Amino acid sequence: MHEIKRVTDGIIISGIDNLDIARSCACGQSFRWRKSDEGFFGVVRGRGVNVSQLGDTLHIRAAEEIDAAMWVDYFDLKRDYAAIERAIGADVRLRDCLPYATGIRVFNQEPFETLISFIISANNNIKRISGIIDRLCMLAGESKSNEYEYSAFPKPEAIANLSLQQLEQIGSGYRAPFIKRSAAMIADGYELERLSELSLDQARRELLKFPGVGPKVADCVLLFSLHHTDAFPIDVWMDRAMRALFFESRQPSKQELTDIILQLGPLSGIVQQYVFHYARQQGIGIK
DNA sequence: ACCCAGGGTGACG
DNA sequence: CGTCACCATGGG
Repeated sequence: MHEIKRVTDGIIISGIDNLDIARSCACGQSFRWRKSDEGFFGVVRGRGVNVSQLGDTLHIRAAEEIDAAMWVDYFDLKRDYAAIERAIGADVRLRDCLPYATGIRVFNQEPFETLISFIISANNNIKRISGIIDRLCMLAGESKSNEYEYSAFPKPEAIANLSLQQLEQIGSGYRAPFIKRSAAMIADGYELERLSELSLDQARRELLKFPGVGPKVADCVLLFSLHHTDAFPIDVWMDRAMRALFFESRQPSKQELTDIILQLGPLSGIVQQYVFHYARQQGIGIK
């Protein structure tokens, strides 16, 4: 189990098993971590921090007060990833993923930010998604400074109050009305957090009510921000990977796919992140 | 010029 | 219920 120490410029968490912070920040689950001089800089719940790793030790550094429990939760440090990786290694269909993905952790992100971010992600690529979100934060987020200058992710009202033209200007394209309308639903009082208490299917049906949210985006929001560790997002990379790993390169039926995911168990979503990263690193099935 | 990217919507069967 | 053209944008 990890240990937390407070130091003058932040906190140091030591004794962490199976963590590769660089891989976790860059694997496409979050779009707000940037390489810094030493480690990564990111903004979480309006707080900008620099995170660096040395062996089993994580140094979270920022000038302001740091909420240690929040970061333990964000980096999912209480979960036994060693056990998850053992299970992946024991599955002949999955074990090839490990060398490419070991050390990944699924971050527990803020629901509203995750919702808007993955609406933007539709039919888009990670680099461009990050740019759009950066500009969205600059445009409508509260600007802050500690030893860095940065902007928080905007509040729902702030995004709902942007014009479609402003949203298009930051490069969101045809997704602009989806972003605005979904933000307005949250601003009107919809409580996303409530969905973490519903069953996976119920929570999914709720998320599908948001414009710009289909099955894939819904599963991303559920997995990355609402503790539904059995949500299993399938994008073009996962589609290729699932065919290659489980179906001898043929296209499975929906039922066959559902059966496999169910077979992967209650942490299937975390396994998904390993497979996703493997697929992207490996360039699996690219013509 | 064409294809692709952490896909969704609306129309049509 | 399933299929499919269409959707902005930028990089390869």
